[in-house]
Amino acid sequence: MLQVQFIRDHKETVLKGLAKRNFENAESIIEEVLSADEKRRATQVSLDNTLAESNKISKEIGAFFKSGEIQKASLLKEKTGQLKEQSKALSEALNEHTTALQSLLFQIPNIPHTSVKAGNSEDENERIFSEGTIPNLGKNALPHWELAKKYNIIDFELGNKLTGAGFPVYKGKGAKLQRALINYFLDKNTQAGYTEVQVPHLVNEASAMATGQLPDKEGQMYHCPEDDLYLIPTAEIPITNMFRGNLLQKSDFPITCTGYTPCFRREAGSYGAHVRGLNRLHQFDKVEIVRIEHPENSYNALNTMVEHIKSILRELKLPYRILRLCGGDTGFTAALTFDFEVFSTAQDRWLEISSASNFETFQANRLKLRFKNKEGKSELAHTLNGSALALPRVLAGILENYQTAEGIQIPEVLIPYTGFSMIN
RNA sequence: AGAGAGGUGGCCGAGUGGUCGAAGGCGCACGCCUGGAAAGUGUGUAUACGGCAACGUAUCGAGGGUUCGAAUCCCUUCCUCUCUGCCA
Repeated sequence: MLQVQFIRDHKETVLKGLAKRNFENAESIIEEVLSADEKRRATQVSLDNTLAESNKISKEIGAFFKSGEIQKASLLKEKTGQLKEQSKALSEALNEHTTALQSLLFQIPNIPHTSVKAGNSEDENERIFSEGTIPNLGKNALPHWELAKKYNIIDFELGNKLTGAGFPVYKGKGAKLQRALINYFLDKNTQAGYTEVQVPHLVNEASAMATGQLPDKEGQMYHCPEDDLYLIPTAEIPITNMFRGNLLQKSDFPITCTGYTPCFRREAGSYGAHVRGLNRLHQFDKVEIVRIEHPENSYNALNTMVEHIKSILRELKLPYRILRLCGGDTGFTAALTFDFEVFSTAQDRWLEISSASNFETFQANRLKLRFKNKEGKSELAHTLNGSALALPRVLAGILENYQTAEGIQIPEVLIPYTGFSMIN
């Protein structure tokens, strides 16, 4: 959530930023925000004055009671009745203006970083880096869902029976490979200095609000109404919320965490080949990295994350590229996002396997995650996160790119984790 | 699920109707002391909103109520802990 003060002081910047996202009616919603804010402040001033008056009289009444001047006290009492009604009306108005302002602010996405280009869709994302060689598999190359069946390592039908579409069952070497990937990623992340955490897979409403999944995006999460809890669509929610409401010291920076969790996404409304196999699931595994940073350092930190993710893909020897998302494709809460995509040779397409973002103060504002600055004032921290990495598409990439006539080779770095070097 | 206890500042913790934004401690900042440090010692130290500022207002889990006046009394609600039950 943007800070009102920021919108007030930097209206042009905000409008330009929203234009990059192709955010509709930016002009009018910003005007609404400003007018709601103005009303709110004006109401607050009158309310404050009324209450000040009333407080003053109360003190006088107290003094009269003490000195035994009961009559004077009762006279004043009458006066407070009026003030009370006034202040009640004013505080109701204040409440209305505050909620109105709040719900407007909830609709406004983060302002993109200056490096982000305007654009409407993923077609306008900028390719900024690519590495690795695309293997020559010949014409018998199979997509991963065929390979999964051929080697009996992932059973989609069985998942359908147990739960429904998008909940695969991993079997044998497939299951072991999943576990190997999780351990490998966690080891890489902890070696890079991230503290490993294990967090709940269900979160309350306050947590989902603070990282921006609520309000408005509740349709994307599974919800347990009995207890009013949400299944996490990403570990970003519990991990970032560990620091909700915290007031940090300068020496606490940087905070770096990594955690493995399953992720649950309802993801309604996508069909066809693009969602086949592992391409899009309702439940999948992901290892996440999260950083809480001083604002001055957050973009360095984002680069550090990007370099870290690169090093993992390099070790896995997967051909990948990095995109800087354009305004329209950048998530609601992010200021700058780099997507990592692995080339899935047999499908002849790129699969997103990681996304690293700087949210600047957008989440911190909702999280009330602050630190004491040099002047001793509290200031919002910056939050960042990225996947390192999301499993299913990495798995798809490995299965497809490492397929041979004899079976699927296991990338060298994973062999210590799997205990086998070939799926056949 | 049943019974009980409790939620107060960065943290711990006192506070049962006005003098309480709140004792005390810890932490933190600055100073003294010291060759330097530790210890000791002095001072300062909540947040938000409005205001150029003086200052005003609000906040003692949240929301209502009683009262001229509520951290304190009443109601509702959320959360945490302990015991009992159930269970990995």
